[in-house]
Amino acid sequence: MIDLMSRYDPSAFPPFAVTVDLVVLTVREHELCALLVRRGEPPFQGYWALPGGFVRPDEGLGEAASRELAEETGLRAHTSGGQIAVGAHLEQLATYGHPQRDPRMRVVSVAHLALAPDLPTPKPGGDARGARWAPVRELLGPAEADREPLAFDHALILADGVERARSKIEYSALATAFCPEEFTVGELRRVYEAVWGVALDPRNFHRKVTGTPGFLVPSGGTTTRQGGRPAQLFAAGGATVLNPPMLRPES
Amino acid sequence: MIDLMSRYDPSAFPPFAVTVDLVVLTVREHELCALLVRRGEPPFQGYWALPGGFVRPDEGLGEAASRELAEETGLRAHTSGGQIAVGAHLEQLATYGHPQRDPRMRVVSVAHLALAPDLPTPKPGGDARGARWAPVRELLGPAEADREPLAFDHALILADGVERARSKIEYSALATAFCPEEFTVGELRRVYEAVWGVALDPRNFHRKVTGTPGFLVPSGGTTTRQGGRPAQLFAAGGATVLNPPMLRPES
DNA sequence: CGTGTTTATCGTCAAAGAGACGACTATGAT
DNA sequence: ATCATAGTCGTCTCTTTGACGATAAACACG
Repeated sequence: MIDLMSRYDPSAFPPFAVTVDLVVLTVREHELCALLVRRGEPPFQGYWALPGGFVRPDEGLGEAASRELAEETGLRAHTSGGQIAVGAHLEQLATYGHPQRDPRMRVVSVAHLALAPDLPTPKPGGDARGARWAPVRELLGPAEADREPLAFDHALILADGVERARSKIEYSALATAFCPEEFTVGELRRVYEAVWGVALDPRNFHRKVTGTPGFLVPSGGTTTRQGGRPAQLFAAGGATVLNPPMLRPES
Repeated sequence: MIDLMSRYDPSAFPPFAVTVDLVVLTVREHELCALLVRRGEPPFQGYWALPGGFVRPDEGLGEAASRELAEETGLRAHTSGGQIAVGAHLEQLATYGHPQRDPRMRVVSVAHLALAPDLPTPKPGGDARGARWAPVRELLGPAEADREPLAFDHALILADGVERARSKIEYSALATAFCPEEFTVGELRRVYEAVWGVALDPRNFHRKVTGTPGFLVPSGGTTTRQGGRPAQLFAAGGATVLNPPMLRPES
């Protein structure tokens, strides 16, 4: 493979650069937030952008996304089962390859979606560039002309990622990826409320999630960290799909 | 852009080849079938493969997929509204970029999913290579060791495409993409039955689809082409999402 | 200590939807 | 004329949802 690469003939096929971009979402203070980094060089110098980078010659697309995620946030990604202390859900989102999306060259970007619990670090990083959690309401809510523009087509990628997250928590158990290892039903409900931007009835929500087999498993303890009556603590169960789904209200 | 491409420096980023591969599905004789082409050259010479090809330097990913679809089948693709006499639904599926997926070089393939009505031509083409509609039951049903292997990782791509189609007709009106412009409720039901591989109750199905606003619009006529009592003809309505969804039985 | 506030949890009721299935209709085949 | 086939309308029951009352267990305040 490496040998063949060195014999690569540029006239045989059009050369592309391939990158991964990450839509990293979390819930902070009742708000869905996305991770942005500030670009230090042209093009779009000084603009906020999604974290990402080139795919290396010997790594797969998921590996590249996982590596970028670890570099930016310290999160270990897992696509399904394997539990790690600080873990995030990671999945491929879509691929963006408009010929003029990068003015320098032909770049195809394989966007990935990561869902992470609220991180203790207020400004994630380790990187020299600035980084911040930006509420998606500020990034996507206002009319396109009024909001701060993101680099490249990252506003489109972000919008696709947010929509994927919003629809996926309907029929999968992925909302638990936004929660710490142990959480209460109320905390899970606030995740749904933040991602969807709606208010849910606490009683019906409680009935629904505790009645869905495999969604939640009681972990024994209780907590009072939200105030009020102590709530039972749960961990994510093995279920990945919710059947029947949790439907978004006001359809 | 073109100027910048000619100044491209191979040392600046790893060069990749980018292709599109197509999972083209249709329903023929109560069976979900996928379009395959026979490879005329190495690697995997003589194997059956998904249709596809290189993305050209000046075309987008969707454009490339649409062009390949037209070359292989004569279908004009439309991603949503625009009605064309012979049209198919086309959407991006996922991107496959394992470093060793092509022994010749590093290739990233952006797979697309196309859903088409049954075509009059038994063997589609125009291409010199052989082409056929293969029942997915034969391609994916048997144990992996027993079935005829497809080229590259195309069995994986096909499986992902089939699963996408199966789940997408649950909550969207996409099943109509498998039907001709005018169709009966029974014909639509047979599409669901073929894609899911189950039997559905004709009475409940009829109630469900005719009761979902915007799914079907009566087109006036009736037909008796299926035998039995004449059935009312419908065209696809404007609805794209089904709420509540059509649930797969036996979950 | 009592009272109010907050959050969690259980229960009830009506409406909507799904699954099972009976009954009737309109065509072609024999 | 009778049968087979496919389409369409209804009915009944069970499950699920959405709305909301009621109770429980903590903390904050006077």
